[in-house]
Amino acid sequence: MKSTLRMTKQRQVILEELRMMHTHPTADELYERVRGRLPRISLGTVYRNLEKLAGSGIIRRLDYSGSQMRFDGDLHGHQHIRCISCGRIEDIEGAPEPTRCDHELLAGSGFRLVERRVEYVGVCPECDAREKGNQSS
Amino acid sequence: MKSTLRMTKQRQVILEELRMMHTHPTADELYERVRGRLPRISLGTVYRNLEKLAGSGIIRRLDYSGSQMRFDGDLHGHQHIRCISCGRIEDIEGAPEPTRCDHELLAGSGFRLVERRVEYVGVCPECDAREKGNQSS
DNA sequence: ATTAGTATTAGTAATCGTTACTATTATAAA
DNA sequence: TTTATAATAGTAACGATTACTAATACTAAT
Repeated sequence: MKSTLRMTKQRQVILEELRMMHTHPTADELYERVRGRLPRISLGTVYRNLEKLAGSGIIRRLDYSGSQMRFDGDLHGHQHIRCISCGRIEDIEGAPEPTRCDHELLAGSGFRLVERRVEYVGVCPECDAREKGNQSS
Repeated sequence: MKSTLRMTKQRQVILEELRMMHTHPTADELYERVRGRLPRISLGTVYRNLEKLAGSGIIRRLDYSGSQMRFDGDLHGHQHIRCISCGRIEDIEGAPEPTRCDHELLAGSGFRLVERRVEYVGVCPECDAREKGNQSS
């Protein structure tokens, strides 16, 4: 009944590479990296394993807004900030202060709250500099 | 140089229908509704207009996590909660209390903060009831 | 070790939401 | 009106993700 999670070569390499990357890669970014070690791996295998590993709580899926899914092999408590210009996601150490009025806000909705997700959106230093350079006015 | 925003029949109907819906519809949900009044309208027209209207600040684009984009014709200050099970988005009246430590959290990152976005995720009453009914244990 | 059962794989096709293209039409200003 | 150009319908293209299938490779039990 319970399906065992087999540790295949592919799964192991995917997990190792994700854990050493620290850049919250997309599936195909990770695919490119893993291909350096397993040239015959397929993109579908990467997707399937990321889904499995996320479902098992071994890695974290970052399904924030934006087009592509990203993944994080670092499970320690931290937040993220996403660059609105280039899409990169960086770590923010620490947890956002719980908001006192969240409870009251949700009281009337009837929803059972599962998660209060804070997404910081900004412009990374590199994009900020580039945009200031290209300013025409 | 400045492109004028022409008020076409299609744009007007899209805007009217969005404003009366209150369900934060996806593009194709709105498309189905609008077709009741303009049977020959194309899905591309709906997408193009939603983008234009959102860009002009006339409506609001809800690009939260999840597969599809959603839109909101109600610009008054409020928050949203998304059902993790069925995907529907409902309104939460009021604004989340600004978090005092956001500033300190971001200080070291070098990012220029543009937006601090709070996304509530939960289970709506209907899905909650259904899931409790189907519980096998 | 050998076997057997089945999770997993590579490769490819299909799907889904969204965007781009193009010739035609409709709008708003002169 | 006339004119310039947004905007349209229809369709094709796109990119990210998922589904399919026959072949392979884990793992546990013999």
